[in-house]
Amino acid sequence: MKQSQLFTRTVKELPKDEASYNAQALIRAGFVDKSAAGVYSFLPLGWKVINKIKEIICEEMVAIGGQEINMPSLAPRENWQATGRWDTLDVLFKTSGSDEKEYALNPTHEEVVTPLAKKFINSYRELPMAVFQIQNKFRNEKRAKSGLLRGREFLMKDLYSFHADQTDLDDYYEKAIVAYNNIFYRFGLGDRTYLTYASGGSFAKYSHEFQTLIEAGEDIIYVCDDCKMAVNKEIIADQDTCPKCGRKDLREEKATEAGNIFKLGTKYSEPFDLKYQDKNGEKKTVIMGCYGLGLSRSMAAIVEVCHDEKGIIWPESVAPFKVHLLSLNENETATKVYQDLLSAKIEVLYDDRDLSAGEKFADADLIGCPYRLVISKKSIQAGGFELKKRSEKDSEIITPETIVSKLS
RNA sequence: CGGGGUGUGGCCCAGUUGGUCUAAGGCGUCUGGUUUGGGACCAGAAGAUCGAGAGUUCGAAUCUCUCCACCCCGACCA
Repeated sequence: MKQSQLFTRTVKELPKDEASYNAQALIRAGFVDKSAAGVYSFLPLGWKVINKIKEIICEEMVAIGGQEINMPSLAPRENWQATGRWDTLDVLFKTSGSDEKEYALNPTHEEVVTPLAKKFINSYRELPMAVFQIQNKFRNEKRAKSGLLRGREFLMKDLYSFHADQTDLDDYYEKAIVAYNNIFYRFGLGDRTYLTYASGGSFAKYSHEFQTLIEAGEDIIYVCDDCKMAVNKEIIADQDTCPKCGRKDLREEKATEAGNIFKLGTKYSEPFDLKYQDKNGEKKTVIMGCYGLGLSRSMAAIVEVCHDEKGIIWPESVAPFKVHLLSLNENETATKVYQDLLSAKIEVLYDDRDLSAGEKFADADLIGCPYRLVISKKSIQAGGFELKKRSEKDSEIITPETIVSKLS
């Protein structure tokens, strides 16, 4: 992508209506735009990051047998009345049409996926089954806050699993934990994301959250350094003791809930009468699990963690571009390098604009691509191009011949 | 939902004891020129129903009332 043609431009001043770092940085660098409290557009750079995040999540969900689908954002009122949540879930956005045509904007999809599964699951032979989707969720939060960390419309992955019995759900749940760990590791958040005991679903004592340690987080968790696990403050009775190993001196940390997994049991299969026939021809209620993971929230968490005073430092796995190529009045040479990198399928943002060097450097730091490649008189005199990692101080001069292999 | 704060060109803001405000400045944008290793400079230009509505007044960005939006703290958060 040539930066001269990029839809967005960076801005110098902090947006006055954002106090959280993630929103300030993402807006200044042109990744997102806010249209209302807790409601954001993803712009070309931001959407590229989301797509990287998507890809990682999809791979890991497919690896545990998830099949990707896409369910509607609108659900008829009856679905939500069937589970009683039409009246009890206060974050539910409801359309205000005529009485017989009311809909909810889905904040989660049990009320959609369960009747859907009923159409296809009949036999024990079809179990277990798992489907997932990535789409916008709507929650009418009393107070949206912290930029992309808590929005009213946000991107989430939700997977639902269907099982013949509790043991099978338990096994699958463990696999999901492994998949989630892989995902956060690949986001570059592995070392600061903890499997966390949280208040349970209806059939389990606990649910589990994946809490990422960030200063801006709204949750307080207690980390056990022996178990590499944590406990959410909301459930812990004795704040000094790990429920798993009994360790006493837990570390209090601020964190954000990037994922949450639940053993639903029959909470939703019962009201929708989701049953299967077992080997003996007996009808039994399907056991369910659900597994959520916020994409936009994860993106915000990454930004909260990966930055310095100049801007974002994207982990390579989710960076909008791998390389930011800066031409300092050497567009002829730079354009050739740009073409070479494109041919080698290296993702590159090419700053071909007619601007001062300082402005280009500042933009590159703000946008935060992992590698910065500078082509200038100075670099050419030194024997090639200057390559610098965003995360490091020092640069090296590399020769034109080695550039593609170096960045592949 | 309770408390606090803010609202002025695309962005950041000055101006708020009512009166050359016919709304200042910076950033950005456009035109021309000079520049080019850390947001460089000169000259010119476009761009604003001062959040909305009602009111007080000879006169309102400025005072009063109502509403709206956004931010922060708290409560809430399958």
